[in-house]
Amino acid sequence: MQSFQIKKTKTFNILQTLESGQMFRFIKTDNGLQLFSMNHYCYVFENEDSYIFECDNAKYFYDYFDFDTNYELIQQIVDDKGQVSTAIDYGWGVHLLKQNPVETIICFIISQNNNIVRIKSIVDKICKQLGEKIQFRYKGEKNFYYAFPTIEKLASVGEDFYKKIGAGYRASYLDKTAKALLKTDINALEMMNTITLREHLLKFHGVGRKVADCILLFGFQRFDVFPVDTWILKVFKEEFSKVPAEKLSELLVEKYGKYSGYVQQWLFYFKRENKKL
DNA sequence: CCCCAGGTAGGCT
DNA sequence: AGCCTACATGGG
Repeated sequence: MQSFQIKKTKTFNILQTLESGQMFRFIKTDNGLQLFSMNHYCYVFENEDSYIFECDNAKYFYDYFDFDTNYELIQQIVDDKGQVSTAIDYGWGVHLLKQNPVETIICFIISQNNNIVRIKSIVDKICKQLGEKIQFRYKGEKNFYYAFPTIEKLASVGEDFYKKIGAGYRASYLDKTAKALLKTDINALEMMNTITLREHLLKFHGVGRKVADCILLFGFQRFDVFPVDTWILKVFKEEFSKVPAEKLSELLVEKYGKYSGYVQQWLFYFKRENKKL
C-alpha cells in the first residue's frame, strides 16, 4: 500500500469531483471514499487540512486526479461574471480525471440515454462478473476488489451477457465495440489530433458525437471538446433554444478553446446538482 | 399513465 | 445534409 497527501485548497474537492458524472466506479464509506480505475484501487480520507490517498500506486492516482494542473488560473481565465462563474462558485472543486481510454469507451456507451445510478450499477456488474479479483492487505486485514475487465474478456461474453446485466438495447453496442477494440491500436489513437481521433471513435457502434466527446475529454485528456448532453442543453436552452447539440458544442469550443472541457464539467455539475432548485 | 436519464442507429426526405 | 423515431430499463 502506498499513500500521499494533498493539502486542501479552494480548487479541489474529492466528493464534487467523483460526483460530477465523469467516473462511475466509486463508493462512499462511513469514513471516506473508495474508487477504482482499471486494476487500481484508491481509498480517500480527509482531516482538517488535507486529503489522504491510500492506494496501490501513488503516482497513478496523483496523475489521475490531475494535481499538476493550475485550476485557479483556469477558473480566472474562463470567469465570465455569468453562468460559468455561478457554476464555479458551486463546483469549485471539480477536477478532470485522467481515465483509461478503453474503460471510458465502455462506460460512456453505457451512459447513453441512461441515468448515473443505473450506469454505476451496470459498470459494477461488468467488473464483478468479468474483472479479475484482486486481493490485497490493507492495514493488516485481507481485502479485495474487482478490476475493470480486459478487452479480451469483454469481447468474449457475447451480447446476451450485457442484456442480462441490464444494459438494455446497448448490449449489442457493447459486444460489437468490445470486438472492434480487439483490433484497435490504442497507442495509435493517442497520437492522433482531436478531430481525427473523434472520427475514429465515431466508428465504434454506440458512439455518437456526445459519447465521442466524453471519451475524448475523460479518456484521452482532450480539453478542446465540449460534450453536450441533456443537462448542458438545459443550461443553454434560453440562449440557444433551437441550436442542435452538435452545433452548440462547436460554438462553445470556439468560445472556450482549450478550456472547453473544464467549463463543460463545471456547468454540468452545477446544473445537475441544482435540478431541484 | 406519463416523462426522464451524460443519445445513437437507421431510415426517410 | 438535415429531421424522426425505436430503442431497454428503472425511478419519479
